[in-house]
Amino acid sequence: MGKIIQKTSVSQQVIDHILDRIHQGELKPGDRLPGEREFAEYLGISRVPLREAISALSAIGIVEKRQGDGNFIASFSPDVLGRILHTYTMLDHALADDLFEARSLVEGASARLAARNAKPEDVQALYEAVDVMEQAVPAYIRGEKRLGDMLQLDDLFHLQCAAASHNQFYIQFVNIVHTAGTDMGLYERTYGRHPEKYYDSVEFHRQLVDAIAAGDELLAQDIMCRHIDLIRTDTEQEESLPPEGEKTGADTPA
Amino acid sequence: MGKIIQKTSVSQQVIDHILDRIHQGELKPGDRLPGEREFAEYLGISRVPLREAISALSAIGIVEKRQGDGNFIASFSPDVLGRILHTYTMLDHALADDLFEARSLVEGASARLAARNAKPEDVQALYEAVDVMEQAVPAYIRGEKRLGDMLQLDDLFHLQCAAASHNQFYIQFVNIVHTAGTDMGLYERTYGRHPEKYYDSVEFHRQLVDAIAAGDELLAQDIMCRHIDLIRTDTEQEESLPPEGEKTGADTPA
DNA sequence: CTGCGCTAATGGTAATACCACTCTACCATG
DNA sequence: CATGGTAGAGTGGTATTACCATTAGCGCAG
Repeated sequence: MGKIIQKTSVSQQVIDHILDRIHQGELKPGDRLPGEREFAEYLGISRVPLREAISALSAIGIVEKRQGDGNFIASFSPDVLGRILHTYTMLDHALADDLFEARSLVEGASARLAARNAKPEDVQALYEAVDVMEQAVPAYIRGEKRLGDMLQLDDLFHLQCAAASHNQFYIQFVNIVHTAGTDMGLYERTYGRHPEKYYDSVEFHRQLVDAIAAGDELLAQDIMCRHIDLIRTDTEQEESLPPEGEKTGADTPA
Repeated sequence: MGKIIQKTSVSQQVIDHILDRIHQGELKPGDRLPGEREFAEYLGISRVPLREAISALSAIGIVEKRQGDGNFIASFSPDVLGRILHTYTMLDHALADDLFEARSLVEGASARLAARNAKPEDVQALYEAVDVMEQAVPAYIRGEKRLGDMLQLDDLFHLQCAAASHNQFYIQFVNIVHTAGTDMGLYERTYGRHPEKYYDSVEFHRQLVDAIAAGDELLAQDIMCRHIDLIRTDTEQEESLPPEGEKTGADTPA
């Protein structure tokens, strides 16, 4: 028997087993796993380690648990990576400076690559994203839109820009830095107090898409970097100021 | 009231609870969690969801389980991120091209930033890493070293280079691309068949550290990018060839 | 002082029962 | 016939209990 000591726990074996089946192509996103009772019996184990394995896979976004329905192979939602990394950055005292540096680098490169690899439908989607945001800005200033909505629209544009690069790693990285930045609450103060700054953002976005559509790699990279640097400057300026009386919303404290 | 219906499961609440305590600084790496029985009783729940929560946190590298000893807050080992990403790349059919593109970008930038931020002790550590590897190459060619050892030494250098940038995100990203690349087995074939290529690597490394020590940002970036591009070229060349008869190492079957 | 072995604490599994949710199909109602 | 409510079955979620496997630590014999 080859089994040397082999102290792999059952739950870990189940994890490996499922991952293997995914790698082998036997399990694809959207597929449903057998019911826990049935699955446990099939594997010759109890429900506990099986559920622990599923819980672990769920934590890394591989499996989606739906009570009353079943367990399913998740269709890749890279948010989890950002969240995990965010947790780590909390432990490692990552600074906002680090984040902006990384954003400038990663997004600048993704913009450059997008200019090289973007397909017509990518460009069209980007223009639409810009239009949507452009129309949303006045509504936001009039108070018809929430700050969260605006941040989401901005995120969407940057993520679509990364998607246009067609590089899986860039897409991941952009997602990570965005999730981390949002979780840190970096952008709320700036854009919460100075909604008009969104006009600048939209202008940057449009010029960026123009550069991407034209295939001008260096220009696209340059615009993106200047865009992010501006956000950095604004944010740092806000950070250095004393906090406003209250939050951005509409509260009337006693 | 934003709360729709939304009832979070107990295990998820436990996960959030532990993460919160980490964010609050109540739990630090190395700290020991209470025994599962005691902890469950304290939280007013059973062991099952508690263990599921711990299993999930273990999957993302936050908690380390040690049978017979206890559960501990793990001291950040970013391998998990790379592994998770690797699993995703399997699902998304990420190409090796994407990886090298990302490596060139991320590591080039980290080299550049290292040239800006490296402290004397960083430079010294880098030179030492180069020396160690330089001495290891002849030993490897003589068969006194394993391929795995060499790959590890190479990894070590690149990670230390990232560490010299003093940007947590770069450190993470470099770690991710390296782990993913290693897991894909990209480098084994090239350096397994052509050990002499390590001489080139060492030369690149030394020039790179010189540039970092001199604070020449652009030169450092340029060297790193050329270094990685060379690896890419060699690897792609190998990939296009038919696989060799047997494994790379030194085995004498039967 | 050294080393063996016991013991207690801890994580790991198993088995069972029951709760909570979701979907579906059936049935009563208009 | 169309509609809407309802009961059932299936599924994940939790609780409880008991026991196995491994580890750390301590005491005892050498």
